[in-house]
Amino acid sequence: MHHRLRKAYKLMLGEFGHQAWWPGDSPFEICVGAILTQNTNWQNVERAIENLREHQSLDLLIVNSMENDHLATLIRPAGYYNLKARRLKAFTKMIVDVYGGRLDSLFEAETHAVRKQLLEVNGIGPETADSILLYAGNHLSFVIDAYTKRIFSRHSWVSHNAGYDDMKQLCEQSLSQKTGSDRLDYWQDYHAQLVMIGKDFCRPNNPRCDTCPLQPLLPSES
DNA sequence: TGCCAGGCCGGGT
DNA sequence: ACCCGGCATGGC
Repeated sequence: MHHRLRKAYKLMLGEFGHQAWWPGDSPFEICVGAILTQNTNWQNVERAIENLREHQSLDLLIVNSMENDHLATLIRPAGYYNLKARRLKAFTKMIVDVYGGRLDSLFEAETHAVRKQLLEVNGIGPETADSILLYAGNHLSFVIDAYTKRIFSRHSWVSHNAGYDDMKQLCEQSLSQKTGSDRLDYWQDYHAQLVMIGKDFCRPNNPRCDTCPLQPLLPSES
């Protein structure tokens, strides 16, 4: 399995090139994006983040002190705006209450402890927590998303009913085989590559498996 | 036009 | 332990 995942990465890297993933200017911006992108197109998220930036509101303490309705108005393009306004503020409130408003302090603990802390926030589930850990906190915590599940399932790399933690463990064990200074980049880029595959080749009603770069790894071929 | 997007929560079985 | 409805916009 380790070998297959490594080979999959080489195929994806060759097709898409290294991804400048999660183009956030700050760790906080990445956290905001991680929450806003829940079940939502990234393009809509960018508009919401741009609204925040234009209103000088892309700041943890400012978001935390904002009225829910005002925040919801700014993030409207991201959808579920009332829900997500509450979730954003639940996150900033936790940082303020537990870490004195310093986001960096959140990431000082061990990965598992940070993850647990994140999961206690209402509105942050496994995927959002792992995204924040991996991309905002530079922690080695693999992200499982809908694309990952679809791709892995289609290639029979996991059983059809594997849960989030099953897949996360599988990926992390495989990716841990790689060591070196570029290990973090490898984990970050791996998820980015899977999203590229998912968007272009592995959508529910438009599989396009015939032209997928991972075609050589399909069960019938291996 | 309808379907879908980088989920999560709360309530019900 | 699963299963489901709700949440909402913008793009193709």
